[in-house]
Amino acid sequence: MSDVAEAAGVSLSTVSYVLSGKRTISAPTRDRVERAIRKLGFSPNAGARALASRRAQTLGLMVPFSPDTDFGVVMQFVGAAVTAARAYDYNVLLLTHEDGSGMQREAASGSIDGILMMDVENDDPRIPILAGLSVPGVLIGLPNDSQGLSCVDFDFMQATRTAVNHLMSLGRRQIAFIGSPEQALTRRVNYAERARRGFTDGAIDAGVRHVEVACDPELDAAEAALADIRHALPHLDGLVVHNEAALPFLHAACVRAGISIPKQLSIVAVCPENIAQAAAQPWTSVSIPADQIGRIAVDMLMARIEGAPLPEQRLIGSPLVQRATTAPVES
Amino acid sequence: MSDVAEAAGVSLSTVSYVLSGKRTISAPTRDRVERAIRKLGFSPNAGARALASRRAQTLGLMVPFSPDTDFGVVMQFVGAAVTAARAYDYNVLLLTHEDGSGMQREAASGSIDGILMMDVENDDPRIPILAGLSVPGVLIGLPNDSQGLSCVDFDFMQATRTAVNHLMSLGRRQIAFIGSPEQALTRRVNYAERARRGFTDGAIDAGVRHVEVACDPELDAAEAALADIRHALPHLDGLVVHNEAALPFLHAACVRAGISIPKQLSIVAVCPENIAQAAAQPWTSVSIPADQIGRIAVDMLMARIEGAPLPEQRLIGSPLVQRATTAPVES
DNA sequence: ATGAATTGTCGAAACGCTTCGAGTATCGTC
DNA sequence: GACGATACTCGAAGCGTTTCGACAATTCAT
Repeated sequence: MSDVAEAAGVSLSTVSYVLSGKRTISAPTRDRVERAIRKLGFSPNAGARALASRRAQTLGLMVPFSPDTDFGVVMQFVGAAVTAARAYDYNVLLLTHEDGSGMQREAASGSIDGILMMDVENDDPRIPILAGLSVPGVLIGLPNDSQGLSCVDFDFMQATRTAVNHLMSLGRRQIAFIGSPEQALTRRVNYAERARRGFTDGAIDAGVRHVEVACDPELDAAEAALADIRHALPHLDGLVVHNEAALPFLHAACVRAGISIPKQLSIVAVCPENIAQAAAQPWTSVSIPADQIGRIAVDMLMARIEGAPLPEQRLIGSPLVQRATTAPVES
Repeated sequence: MSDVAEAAGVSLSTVSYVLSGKRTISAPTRDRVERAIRKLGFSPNAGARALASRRAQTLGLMVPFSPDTDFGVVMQFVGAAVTAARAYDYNVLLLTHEDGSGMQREAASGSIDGILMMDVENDDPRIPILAGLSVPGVLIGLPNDSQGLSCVDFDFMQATRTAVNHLMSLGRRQIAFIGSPEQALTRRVNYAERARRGFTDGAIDAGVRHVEVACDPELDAAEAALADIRHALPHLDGLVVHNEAALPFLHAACVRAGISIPKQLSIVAVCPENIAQAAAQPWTSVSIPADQIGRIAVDMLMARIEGAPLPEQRLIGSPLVQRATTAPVES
């Protein structure tokens, strides 16, 4: 940097101010400095900058590694977060130690200025740890108690409610909800629960007959679920499915039961967009806007890093996209 | 750190040497220092350390984001790499800018001490950039010209050859290879090509009739491929499939053609382990040992960071695991 | 017992940047 | 033409480590 200063005929601090823009620099001076920077191929040393400014310009990102994770969605979040962070001139450091020791160490050593935590569970043990850290944190997910941390999540309730409204507008009047498998239900109740609530409330408001069941991702389970539902609702004509793993099996079960989709039975899926699109019969769906959520999470984190005193909490909705699995009732 | 020094009654440098172990410190002194560190909850500042030592203790990791990526496998690599890096006391920074500007910037600023590049293509434009950087790089993949960079990759040739040998040992004598879809072939030829070579060489060495075809991940394509093969080999009894996306369709095609697996036709898949296991009829397979490859990649990178002058090149083999899709010929 | 080698500790000089207070022009205003 | 503002720029004091040379205290071989 002193080479740059010399080449431009200015002092070290002037170069620094050109770089950071924290004080006004006259156009000609700035010009000379920038020219010198380019000419010498100068690039500021991150360590020195972190030391002097007490900012690492780096965000920590805790990514989930449990086997029941949908890594496609996770990677969407990750990509969005990295891109958003770059817009603030921040880097992203991978944090994986599920016990939280990683984030404690990195926060204490000043390697990171804030933490993004994905895949937050209902009573996630990492939350109190994150809340007690010296750096701010943002949760992707909506736990019982966010302990003063900002949160973003997909608005599952809005999603299923939108799905119900769509079915209503198509003239469907006996609808069912197929939710997450048990494992997810126990691990992060409110996630699945909010989806179920959206469905139930929507159906009640619409005044139609409805029923809810769970379903494991197997053909047998799908057939059993379908049978249960048709027993309760003999004229079943609409389905909202919030269970991406079971989706192909449900489709197969319907085909084998001789149910025509979308004519006889219209189905709305709540699932990642790529899954909805990739199916042989693409699903009408409400999909998780992972990139938007990732971007907002970074925005929230940056706000707190830059001093925002209060945590925010946002639920991100998503529009329904009609594809091949829903159609109006034929009269 | 000076607080620690004072509390332990030693100098700053002594504390530093206790931390780094770069000079011998007597047991009692080390003990006092360590006690003081714990008591004060001291944790060294990463920025200052990076500045003074010219080591960021951080690895850059370029992860692929193209839509045809198998993120499950990618995440396995990532997890393995992060764990391996931690064993060296290194962190992992996410690099995503496909154009390479990210790695150039981070390398120049000293934020990272080395780079791990995943999903390397045959003539990857990022290779010359990486090779020209001031920090070492390791490729996961085997390009045409590695330009002095270390490489690790899965030994596709060994994999398909092992598959052939397995089929031979079961008494199979008319075997076929179903390879990657066209898109992958054009993008990173040698990857798919090596798999094909392993099959062909194995079959020739065994002196059996064999044939190779490509296959898109669709039911129609699978049925067509199967028909082609049976036309060429009327007594087809063994199949090696290196095309995870087409796997379920091939299975369906066989079932619909009335071919019994594994009795009439035995199939070995070369695919990620979770896919092989998750199938209704679990595939006998040779699977990519992603975590081992990730670990080795980090080992290689660390070797070069610590001064190893020559690049290495390693292909990692993997054992065949017999599951439900292969069985001996019945006499 | 004596010089050489070894062991354990210290002091001080970097490392390359940020930032604060202060200084010098330049400007508009009455 | 003097006065306070305003616009730029500079010097210097950190930021919290690492690391090198020096020094004192032991240990070892002779």
